[in-house]
Amino acid sequence: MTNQTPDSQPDVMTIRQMCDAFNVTPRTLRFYEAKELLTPIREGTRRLFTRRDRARLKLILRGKRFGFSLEDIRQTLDLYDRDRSATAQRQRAYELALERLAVMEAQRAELDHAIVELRAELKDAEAMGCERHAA
Amino acid sequence: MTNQTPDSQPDVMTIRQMCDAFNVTPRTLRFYEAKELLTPIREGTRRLFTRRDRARLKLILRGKRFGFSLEDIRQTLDLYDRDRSATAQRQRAYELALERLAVMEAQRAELDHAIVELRAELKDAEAMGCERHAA
DNA sequence: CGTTACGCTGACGTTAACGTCACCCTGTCT
DNA sequence: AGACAGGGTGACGTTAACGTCAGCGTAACG
Repeated sequence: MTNQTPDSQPDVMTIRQMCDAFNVTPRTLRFYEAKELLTPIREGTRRLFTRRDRARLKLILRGKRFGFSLEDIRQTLDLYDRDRSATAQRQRAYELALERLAVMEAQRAELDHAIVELRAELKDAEAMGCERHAA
Repeated sequence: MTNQTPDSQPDVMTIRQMCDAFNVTPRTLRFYEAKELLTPIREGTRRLFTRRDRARLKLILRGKRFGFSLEDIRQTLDLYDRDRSATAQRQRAYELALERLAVMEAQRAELDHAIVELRAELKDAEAMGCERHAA
């Protein structure tokens, strides 16, 4: 028996497994730990990343793609900690998440608008000389 | 008669007018010029920002909000230059804009997904102790 | 038992996108 | 004439988010 769970995900992962799984470098993971975004456990000196770390990393990378800073992200990550009772920390995370949601919705509206505009611009460009070569 | 146009926008603007209009600093505008994102004309030594500069600045700031780098942005700005004929430059901008469009559409899809998730998470948080104080 | 692979810890380097500072010019109000 | 606002030019400082490198430990492999 290896340490597996119902969803066939190992219980903990080494730093390299994490890197391969999420396409990041070891440096990045250590950096996130230093910034208290991740808290892998230690087996002697080595890091072992838990399911929780992986869930958080996923959220971190997503947040980054939306332009949030690591600090922004860190402050809202606690919201996702199931099992945490309604502490002040969590209350704060809730407030921040509300703001963040507003930002994301505004961003989506603007993004929709920008996409429409860009499409129109591309169409115009095609009307002029610009044609797509076979992709 | 002051230099006004049908849409009541002055023909050119000073650096300060630009800063007030777009909420950026003079340093930012000079920086963008150095990076060849803007090309204000000179009245003696002073910069005068044209309608074109303003259109570009608007696109630049928007692009930034979507997480594109200034360099990314610079390379696609030419697409929006009306009056330019179908040069190689413009062709290149067209290609880049296509890629950029794809990125933006992917981003929107992911954003939609993230919004749904975050909303659910907030709802759960409310089900527990977290209540919104009167905003 | 040497060495190769993987991991850890500092510590310093790097890039993007400006901020800040010192210093200079110029128009203009009093 | 003096003072002051507004703009301009280097040049150096700053922050975020890592990259890179040197040096060390140790576990496994041939």
